[in-house]
Amino acid sequence: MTKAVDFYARSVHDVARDLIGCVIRHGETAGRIVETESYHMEEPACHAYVGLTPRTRTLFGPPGRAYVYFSYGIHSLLNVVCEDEGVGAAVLIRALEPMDGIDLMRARRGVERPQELCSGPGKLTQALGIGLADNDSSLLDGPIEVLPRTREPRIAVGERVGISKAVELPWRFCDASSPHVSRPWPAQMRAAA
DNA sequence: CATGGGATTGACT
DNA sequence: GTCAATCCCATGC
Repeated sequence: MTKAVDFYARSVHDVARDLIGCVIRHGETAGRIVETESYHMEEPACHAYVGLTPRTRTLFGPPGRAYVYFSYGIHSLLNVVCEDEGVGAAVLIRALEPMDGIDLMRARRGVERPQELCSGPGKLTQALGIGLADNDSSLLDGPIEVLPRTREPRIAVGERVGISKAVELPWRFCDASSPHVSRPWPAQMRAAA
């Protein structure tokens, strides 16, 4: 059963934590969420920080929809819109553990190892075939489905990755026991620079 | 209309 | 660890 809108109409941080362990399905492909980050309009790393623009229209829209945007000219990144309409907040899906359609994922990604299929926000959209066409689509009855978790994961919390502003906020959530995260955990705390 | 930066990835030193 | 690819979009003239 797909989640109800009430699940998304809450604090974006609570949703980010509760999405760990849930399953994302798109067509033949599906994976278990093992890594998320939360973003909110009140902090500068969030796209909604600049206010309502054509790009951020989806972020300010009703909860329970997909916000997909194009980054670095190459990658589509998948977010889940949260909180009330008029509030710009979303959860970035950063990594999945592949479950269904793994051969199709391999064909789309051009790699074989399961750990390399969905271990990054740009990788998982490629593996699942999600693109800009899915922006603003409903997660309740649209092409992308979110299914409840089947067991309680052990969750680790840390600082977000790959941003230059508000880097100190502990808004990254991971399945602490999964080998499918986008970067080593918790060794990620060590500065890469 | 021109410009600059970015919630990344993968190839290379 | 360093760096380029590549394009959407926000901003400024």
